[in-house]
Amino acid sequence: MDRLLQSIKLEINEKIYLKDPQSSDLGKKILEHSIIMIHEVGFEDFTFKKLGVQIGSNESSIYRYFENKHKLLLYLTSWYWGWMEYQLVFSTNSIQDNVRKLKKAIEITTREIEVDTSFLYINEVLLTKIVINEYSKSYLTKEVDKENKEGYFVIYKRLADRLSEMIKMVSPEYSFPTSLASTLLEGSLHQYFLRDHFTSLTECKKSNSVTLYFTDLVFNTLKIQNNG
Amino acid sequence: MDRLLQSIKLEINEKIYLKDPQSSDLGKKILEHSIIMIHEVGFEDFTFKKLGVQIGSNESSIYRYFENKHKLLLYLTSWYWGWMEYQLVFSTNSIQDNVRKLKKAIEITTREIEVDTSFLYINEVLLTKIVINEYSKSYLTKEVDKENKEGYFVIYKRLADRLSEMIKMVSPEYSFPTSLASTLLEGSLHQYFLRDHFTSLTECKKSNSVTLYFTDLVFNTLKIQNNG
DNA sequence: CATACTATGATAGTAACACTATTATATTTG
DNA sequence: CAAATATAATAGTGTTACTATCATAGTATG
Repeated sequence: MDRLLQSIKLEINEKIYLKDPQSSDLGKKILEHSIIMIHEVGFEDFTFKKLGVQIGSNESSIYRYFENKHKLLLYLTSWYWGWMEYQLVFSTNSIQDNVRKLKKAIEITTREIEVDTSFLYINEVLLTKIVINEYSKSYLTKEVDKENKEGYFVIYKRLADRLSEMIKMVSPEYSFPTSLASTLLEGSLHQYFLRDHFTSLTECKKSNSVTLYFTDLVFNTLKIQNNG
Repeated sequence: MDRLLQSIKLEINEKIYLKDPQSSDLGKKILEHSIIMIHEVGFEDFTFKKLGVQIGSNESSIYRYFENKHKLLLYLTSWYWGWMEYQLVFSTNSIQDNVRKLKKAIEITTREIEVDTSFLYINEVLLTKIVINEYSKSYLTKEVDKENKEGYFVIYKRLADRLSEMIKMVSPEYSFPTSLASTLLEGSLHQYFLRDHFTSLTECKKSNSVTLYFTDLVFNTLKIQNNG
């Protein structure tokens, strides 16, 4: 998959940025180092001024790409979900059997990301940690309805919808396919957070246990057999 | 339950506050109006200065009760979870049958709070909305491990543990009782958030549908019958 | 080759925020 | 009545989150 992804540019809603960061060297530097820096100091303490110092560039130049750090977070998380969606479609496309397809989908969306591979200026391991720690903050705001209308969350919603459709294919009679899909996406991030900070609140310790937990959960909820 | 609760004071970890807000008029005013104000403007735009103006008191006086607004949020959410724990214990205590007990527990922790009743200076309806919108922000920080060690999240953890124990009583062989409990608590808040802001991501629309969704989810996951 | 355009950098400035410190005043309690 | 305590008032500091303006370097175009 590595090479294929290198030639693909994920399309992010144009309203999120002022100038496409994937279109210039400075823009790519902003993406690369904002990921490193947000991971390091957390979103609250991250500022454009600090980022400017880090990349040897000016605060005002960064403002030409993103209105504020909230928009930058929206960009990074949109990128993450787009990347996730790509992996989902790529990995499940050829699977005919609906049950095996759903199983694969759960695996893709709940697995641990441990190696940074495909993209030059995006460290997927760190970005995943940012999504675990900061994604909620991108929508738990007073502007969420306005921003949702502007389409800032379309990629995430499309991903949830794809999962929901896969659930429906397996269990057309189940009443809560979309809720289950959103529980899966959100719950998976949460279990990883608990594993790192509240170990007493989860049994997920090993690298594949979040996947095992959710596979069991979904399959039992849909009352279908989980065979290999 | 109304009268019983009026005479009970929920105990919050003393390290969260500088001076017990439940011990004075000003303290109670701070609690009462911070709930109204955080609900109104959101946690990001909420400041002690604005709160001071609202309650006709001085910013510096509020600082004598809480170090900062983060601590105040920890206080309010701890109070919420303590209240939830109280309701859980109160409502399930007398139930002998483990399955019925668990069912009641799910009902208590996932139901919609629609009326403000028991406490004079705490509006439970607004507080619930604050928890839905802001609770994650209290732990998605760089200080979470330090604060967790200080015991700032004990009440929530105790509640999750109680749920986990109830799950174990029903299904001793199930491998993820605590993960399921934390998924229930966190997932329930999330479904309510989706209902209000991302309707396309949930089937939960009516007032009892979150409870129906999670009851079905938990009972199927534990492979037990859900009879009335 | 001149010039026009674009990207970036440098500098300055503002209002609000998140406090801390100090002093004054009002209220309660012994 | 004095002492202790709670609250209010005021001022001040460093940082944040920008906005505005001007300078400069590099590139494209005619």
